[in-house]
Amino acid sequence: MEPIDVFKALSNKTRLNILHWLKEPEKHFPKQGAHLPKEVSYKGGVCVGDIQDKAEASQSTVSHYLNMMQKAGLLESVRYGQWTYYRRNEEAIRQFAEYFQTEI
Amino acid sequence: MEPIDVFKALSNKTRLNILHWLKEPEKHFPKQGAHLPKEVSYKGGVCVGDIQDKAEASQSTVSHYLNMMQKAGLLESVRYGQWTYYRRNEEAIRQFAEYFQTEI
DNA sequence: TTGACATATCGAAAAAAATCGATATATAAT
DNA sequence: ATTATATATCGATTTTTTTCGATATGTCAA
Repeated sequence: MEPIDVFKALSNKTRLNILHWLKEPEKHFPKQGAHLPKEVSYKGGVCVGDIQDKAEASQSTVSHYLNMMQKAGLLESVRYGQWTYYRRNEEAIRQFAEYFQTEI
Repeated sequence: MEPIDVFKALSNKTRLNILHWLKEPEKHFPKQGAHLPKEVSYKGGVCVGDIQDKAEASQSTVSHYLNMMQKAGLLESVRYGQWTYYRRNEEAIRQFAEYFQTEI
């Protein structure tokens, strides 16, 4: 986790929102596309299309956001068939918060 | 403290360095300009010129960096005569670390 | 009051990031 | 096989950030 990449990924309102929404997917994505049983899908994350619907940005922009957040270490993804599910990488985020507290 | 402004301020190697150096000014600015007795000057922070010497960037760039870090809430400044001393705003940083831990 | 110094601000040029539509790729359904 | 759907990638444009030198402002010393 490169601190600068993490900070850059967090320097945008929409990306910050996405990270926030993914903290409680059931709450923020109630009408989640019914591709998979709820348990699987929430555990595994939220698919790009559903995230895109909430974030008001184009498909390519959202895809790019998610990719950069993943590269920064904030998110992880799983692919189920044609869908990619993104979820928070809680362990990495926790570690980064610790780094922040001690090093910044 | 606007989180996004803070994250932006932290999205740069030199600015991150400055914040780090100011954590232990005695260690990183041993040859501090002798304008003021050491106690006063370290307590009050480090002057722009000394920071500029370490950060390899132009005077205007460093001044701009410090200004944006202050606006973000990470630094505070005191003016003694013709010098401006910058130091960390520890209380704000602590608060922000807490925000990070609970909200991000 | 003039000259030297520290810092801030201005204005412009260069570099990087954001953003989109179009297209590619991969999977699924018919 | 063909078509539809989800996501990723490409290429181009716009916007933002970075960075500098020049200049302005404020302070101190002679």
